[in-house]
Amino acid sequence: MSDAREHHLRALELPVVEAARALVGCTIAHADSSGVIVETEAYHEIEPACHAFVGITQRTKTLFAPPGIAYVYRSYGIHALLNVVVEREGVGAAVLIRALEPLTGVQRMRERRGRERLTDLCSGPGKLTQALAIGLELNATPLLGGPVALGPPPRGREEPRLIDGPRIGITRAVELPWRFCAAGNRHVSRPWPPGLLD
DNA sequence: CATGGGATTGACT
DNA sequence: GTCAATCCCATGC
Repeated sequence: MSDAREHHLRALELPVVEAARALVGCTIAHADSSGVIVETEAYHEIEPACHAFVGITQRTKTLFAPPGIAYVYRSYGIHALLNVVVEREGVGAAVLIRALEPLTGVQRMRERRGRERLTDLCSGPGKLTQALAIGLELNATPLLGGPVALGPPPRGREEPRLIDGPRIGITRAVELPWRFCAAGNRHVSRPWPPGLLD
């Protein structure tokens, strides 16, 4: 069977872990810059690492929105982190975008980041929001037809092979292998040592 | 109303 | 390797 809809649209209809896998390779664009998603993590209300675990509050209500909404929140009082809300309205689930491979508007990213090296621009969830000028004001905005644009993989780009592993920086539900990286990509937040890949 | 704890990063030893 | 910055929000008194 086939599905003519674009890859990112199908990803938004999947359960959160599958969505996290499917979103690797898709693109995110904002403020004249864009990049290819190379690292994601899945979060779901059934597990305590997810903000939605506590239920609907002022902070978490965005997580319970319909698929395709941006959940942007402040981390460590400093950084804005971008998530893609998925699963049906009323279910708290989202995919954290942890790293991008810079695609367009790279010079603007350099200016916003104050760094030159390509691998310093979007290789972390706080870095990529700074590079793309994504702030808390974009929380709850749509990722289709909104200011932040989720798009399909660039034409002709090979589908990435995925590496999974435990999520980064959490203290609860650490056993779930819900982090997904494009294998061998140098723009992930924590590059693996040489030789670890086959 | 006070408190504690981060889905991180960058600077420093 | 260690560690501070910094602020929003959930929780508890």
